[in-house]
Amino acid sequence: MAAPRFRRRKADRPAELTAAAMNEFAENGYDATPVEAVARRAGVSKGLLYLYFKTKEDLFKAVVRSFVMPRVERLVRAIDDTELGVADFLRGPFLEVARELPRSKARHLVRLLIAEGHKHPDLTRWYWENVVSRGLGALRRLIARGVASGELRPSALERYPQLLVSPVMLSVVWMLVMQPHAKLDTDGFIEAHVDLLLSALLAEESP
Amino acid sequence: MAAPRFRRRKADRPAELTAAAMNEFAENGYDATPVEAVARRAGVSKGLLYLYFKTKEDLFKAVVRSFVMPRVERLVRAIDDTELGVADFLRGPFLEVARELPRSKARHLVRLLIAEGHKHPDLTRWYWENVVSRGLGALRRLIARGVASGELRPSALERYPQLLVSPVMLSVVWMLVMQPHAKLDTDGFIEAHVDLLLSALLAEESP
DNA sequence: CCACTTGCTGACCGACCAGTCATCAATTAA
DNA sequence: TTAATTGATGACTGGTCGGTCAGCAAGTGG
Repeated sequence: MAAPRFRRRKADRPAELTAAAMNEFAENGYDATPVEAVARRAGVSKGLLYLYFKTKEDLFKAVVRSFVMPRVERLVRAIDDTELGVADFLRGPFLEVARELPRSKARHLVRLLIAEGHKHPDLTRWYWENVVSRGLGALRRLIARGVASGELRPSALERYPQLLVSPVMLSVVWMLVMQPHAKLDTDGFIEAHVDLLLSALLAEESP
Repeated sequence: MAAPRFRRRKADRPAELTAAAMNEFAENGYDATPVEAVARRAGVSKGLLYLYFKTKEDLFKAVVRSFVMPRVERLVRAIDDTELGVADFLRGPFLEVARELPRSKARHLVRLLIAEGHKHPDLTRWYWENVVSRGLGALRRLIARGVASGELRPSALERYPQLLVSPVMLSVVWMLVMQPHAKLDTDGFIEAHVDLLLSALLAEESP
């Protein structure tokens, strides 16, 4: 009967703690979140958290890694495995992901990286190597394929795949900062950007 | 002779303090900067700072206002007073400002707004009304002029003047987060974006 | 049922910091 | 020269928080 005051669950704790931390950090930011709040949210004491993570910074890194990693995998694979032409892929699956990001909880991670990144160089380096670099690399391959097949004309897009991503970045920042005061239809905005880009870059419109 | 231990300089203090705060906040962020560090940098005591600013947040707001206001004025006037056609303005003065921002100290203000904005709704509201809204408004007028004169064809750019700004946003964030690990030629990137946009939107290339 | 291991707790410590205030000294007016 | 004013100081307070650790109790093996 007497419910035990706690239960040993060594295996699940780390994931529970990073999940709790993700939520807490997203709501209040890194500095402003006491470690104890994370522990409380995970239904656990502060001391326990320090059994699984050496420092608060350590926890932060684990949050980023665990949240971001699977999403990147999926995206890169989607780009490399697609059977679609470039235009169809951009207007289809790419647009879908691009439109979802500014709404998703992940946008708060972007805030954290911008806000705290410069204090954690090894974290941003990891982020560069595992997220940005791989994502841009996949986009670059997609574009190269389009140029090789004659679907796209050669252009600066080959050098700057960021051209595809910049409206997503702006949308994320807009949602984080301006949204309470001024709405932006990020869906329409991002789609308009892709359309304009394609209209400048499609080699030939077939009738 | 004996140099006095301090001098009364009521008039200059606020500007000196906001300047010192701008630098300190840019280097370390808002939360991580003790008020005393700002005072020390301005060569005064902490107590004095509290004679001119009621709270630390108050100081923060003053920093943003004093730093941003004059620059917005200049930009909006440049757009509204130009004699140039849209394409020439975008490839000329606009490009110049757009390329400078990611390098300038102002990029750190962007970080502060992203990092701390959600905790200071009245500040972001002020920023919307005095910076973003006015800047986008001026761009919108520029575009409308171009469409009216037949230089540009009608397009989503009229609805989303943000299309012109998004690569600047991405460049700023890149400089803040990724620059130590991976260089981006933000000049070339932003110019490429403007070129692509114009090549999609110029009504007719005259020979 | 007992002894042993170990996941877990929560009180505690030291450091830091926003904001206050009693006091001082540069300046100004009398 | 002196008195009144006020710009400026810096020690202090109350509170917060990251990180520690001595001990407790849930599980485990005999």
